[in-house]
Amino acid sequence: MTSSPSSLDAAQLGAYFALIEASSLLKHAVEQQLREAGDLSYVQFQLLATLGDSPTGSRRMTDLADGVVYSRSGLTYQAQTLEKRGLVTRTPSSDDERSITVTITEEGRAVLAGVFPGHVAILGDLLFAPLSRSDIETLADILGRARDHMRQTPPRSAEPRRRRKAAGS
Amino acid sequence: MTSSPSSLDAAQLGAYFALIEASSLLKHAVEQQLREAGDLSYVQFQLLATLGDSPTGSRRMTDLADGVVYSRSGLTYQAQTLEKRGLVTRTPSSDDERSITVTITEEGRAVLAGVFPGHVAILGDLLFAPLSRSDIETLADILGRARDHMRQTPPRSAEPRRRRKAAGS
DNA sequence: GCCATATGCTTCGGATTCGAAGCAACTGAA
DNA sequence: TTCAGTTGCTTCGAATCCGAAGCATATGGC
Repeated sequence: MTSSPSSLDAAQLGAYFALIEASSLLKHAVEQQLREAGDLSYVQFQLLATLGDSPTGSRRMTDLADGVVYSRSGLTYQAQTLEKRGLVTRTPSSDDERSITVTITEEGRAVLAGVFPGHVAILGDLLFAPLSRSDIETLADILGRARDHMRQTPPRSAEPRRRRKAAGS
Repeated sequence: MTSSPSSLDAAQLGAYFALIEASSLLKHAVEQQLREAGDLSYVQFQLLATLGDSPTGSRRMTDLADGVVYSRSGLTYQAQTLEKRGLVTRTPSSDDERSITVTITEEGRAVLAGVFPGHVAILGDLLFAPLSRSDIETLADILGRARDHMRQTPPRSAEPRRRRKAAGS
């Protein structure tokens, strides 16, 4: 119907800015806490948390990358870093020779447990403090729907299409 | 009731994850569009947009950094990059010799204008499509409050300096 | 079997990022 | 004035990040 208007109304602009700013500010604060408490970057924390959340404590590289919205090469780098620190192990999968299974170690779980209380405290102070219980539920609902939609919407240019650069340079 | 429990309940966890994931996914998608449409990184876009939004088209370095949640050194780098491309100018302030005033150029505005429609389209497709008007307003309200709270809350322990802002001086 | 294609991960090169340290200009007080 | 402390920005070094290209395995069609 209303084919994409070329600008945003006040509410849309407000929602967009608030989303970006709030997530940036939060991430920034969390990053510092993680660095101090366990010398972890945010991505590393996300990886460990994802692994710790799995019943088996392990995941394939690709699934990890998708879960954390991270590039493959970047994940390789972080997985190697975490392995050097002994927080995860990486073993070739038995089914598929190409596939690598990443597993969190006991020490990885220990580090995770060490940073977690501070992490939760930051969230409480910064994100949840000014929000009511109902706000939080509403937020989870709305952003959850947005996230699900984005996850199932194919990236506009993700398809290996021929990029016709028909422009005079 | 901020008794800071050591773990999060389901709603909190959902809100937190949804916030992080949604902003990551959105940022990722927008980044690609900006790169293709105007060879801009997300930060560069934010800087140009901030400048373009100003009545005078200019801001001080520090204010830019605070607005975009960016480190000073990182901003210096990007400001130089943008200046090389002719999208902004940097001139010493007249009041304060230390201060640098960054101003968007006509070409900067042109690039911004070139990128904007696609940007808005992505937002519409990915973020706003699954949300109702009321959802969007609610989102702006809740996240706006969270952002304002975070902006006025000083970093927890990362305050090695005496920052006694004696009110009334 | 044999080849073309797809998939999973890594390597490589270059861009971006941050914190700490440094420099220069401002401020207030004695 | 002079000095100590503050503020604004840059430089430096190191870490992190991504996309493209590369390598190896897997899979389907013949």
